[in-house]
Amino acid sequence: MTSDITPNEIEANQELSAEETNHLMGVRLKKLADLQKDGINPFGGHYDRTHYSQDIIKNIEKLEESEVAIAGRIMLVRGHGKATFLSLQDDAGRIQVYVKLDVVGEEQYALLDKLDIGDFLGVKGQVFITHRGEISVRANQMLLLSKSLRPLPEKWHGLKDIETRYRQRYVDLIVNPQVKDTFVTRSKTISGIRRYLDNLGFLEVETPTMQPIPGGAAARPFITHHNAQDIDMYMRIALELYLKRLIVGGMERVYELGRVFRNEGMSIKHNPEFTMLEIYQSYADYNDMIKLTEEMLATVAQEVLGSMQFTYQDALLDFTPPWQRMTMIEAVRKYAEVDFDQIKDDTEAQKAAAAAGITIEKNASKGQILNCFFEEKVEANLIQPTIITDYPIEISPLAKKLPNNPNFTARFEAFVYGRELANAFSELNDPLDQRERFQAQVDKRAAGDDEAHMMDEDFLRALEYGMPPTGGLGIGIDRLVMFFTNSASIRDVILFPTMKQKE
RNA sequence: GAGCCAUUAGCUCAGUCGGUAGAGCACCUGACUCUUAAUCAGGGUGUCCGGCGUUCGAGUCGCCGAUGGCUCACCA
Repeated sequence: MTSDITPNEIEANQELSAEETNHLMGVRLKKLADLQKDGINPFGGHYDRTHYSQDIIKNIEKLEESEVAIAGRIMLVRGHGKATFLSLQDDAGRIQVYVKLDVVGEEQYALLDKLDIGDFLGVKGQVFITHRGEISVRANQMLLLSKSLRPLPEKWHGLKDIETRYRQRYVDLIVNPQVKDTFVTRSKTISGIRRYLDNLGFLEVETPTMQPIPGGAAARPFITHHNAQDIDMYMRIALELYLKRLIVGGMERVYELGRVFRNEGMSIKHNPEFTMLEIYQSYADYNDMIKLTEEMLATVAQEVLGSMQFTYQDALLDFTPPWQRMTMIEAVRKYAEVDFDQIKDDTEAQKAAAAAGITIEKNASKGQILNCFFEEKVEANLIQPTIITDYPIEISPLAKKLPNNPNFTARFEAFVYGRELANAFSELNDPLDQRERFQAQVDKRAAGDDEAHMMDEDFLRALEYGMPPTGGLGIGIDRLVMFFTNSASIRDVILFPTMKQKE
């Protein structure tokens, strides 16, 4: 039942498809037309599958010689004249199918001529083990479930081109099995977090992604437009201010797992949209949030990876609590050998920065300079999970002051592999103090800092009704998943990373 | 936003000094009833990312542009 394909026929089929085609697609379109001519629907409907590939492989001793129905995508074909081997790929893996002319008959065997790698096939038959020991299904009946018109990448090298992998993730998922593993791990991580928080009595909520005033972080927002109201709106840059409104409203333990958007550069660690987890707990403070961070991430690591220790790039990370802990001043003293407890004012701090070769903004304050020292000299050293506490007030406009030192806040960040993974504090619930902090931000904004906060009167009004003392925590989910999947780039843990439009 | 690098067949990649565009896989034809990157024989299917330029002649050299990667900047 083989057919010579003339150049004319290929050309005709290329016209059929209208779009970009090539020789290989022309061949497949011809097969498609032949199938239809024979009364076979190349894009079939329901199929009663009884087993996944891995069900059969794991339960071979029970299933040998029993009848199964499997379905999947043809990934390899090895023809032997009157017998053919196929590798069928389903959600769970691959299994070999053995099609023998004697068994299926002429008509079914002829179907093979019209099949291609990439087609979806349903197979009914008996489970058996080949002489070479491969668990296989001896086909009695094959049913074409869906025809594939585009050729898949090569069976051995797969799809390597990074651009194509990101733009056409569907192909990446078909041919690179470890890609699916990564996203399964991502899914398990997120469901593990949900389970952990739900068990502690936290309520998952959803707050607006389009906001009149974007707040909760220092970042430039995306602007969008609502036609009906004819107003510009902002895509959210954080979840914080709406979740705290819910704390005011008496929802004592809330969390949101959601997408945020920041209009900034892209890198191996940054995608314009990414997933944040934010958690707020009434009557808690930042020390409670430290415990929650350690316990939750260690628990999820144990669940998802089977261990609290795992390899990331060149490091063996250990999430076992408790994590190392240092104040920011202690960390700078240790790694930069500059003691900010001994620095009296801004001028002295500026001199220390100059001496250390650290570039700072003109008239930078002591707290800002401390943070510069930390970012330039300390962060890269924090490979194992480390909790850095007591952040300067200048860079923490939403955090409570330390009772014994109003220049610092009850805040911490967790660092892993030199990267910020979590950010948390005792939430500022004094509406008068919060108003002053916003005003300082508004002044910075007027001075040209377009990442500074805007005044949010409604948020202040909420605080004026009274907010209980509250601990808040934010965790970058993409970065966490990068660690859990040993991914070098954030784009490897986002199914469809942001890409420029191709002309 | 800046610097460096990359872009050649459906996929993975070669391509020398500027001189007719190559391989493997895939695909097509034929053989083959336990193969597994099946094997054997035959067949090359192309907008060399795009444009302009230099040259008798450009995949190759120059300039401009597109997209991607890495580094830096910004940031989480």
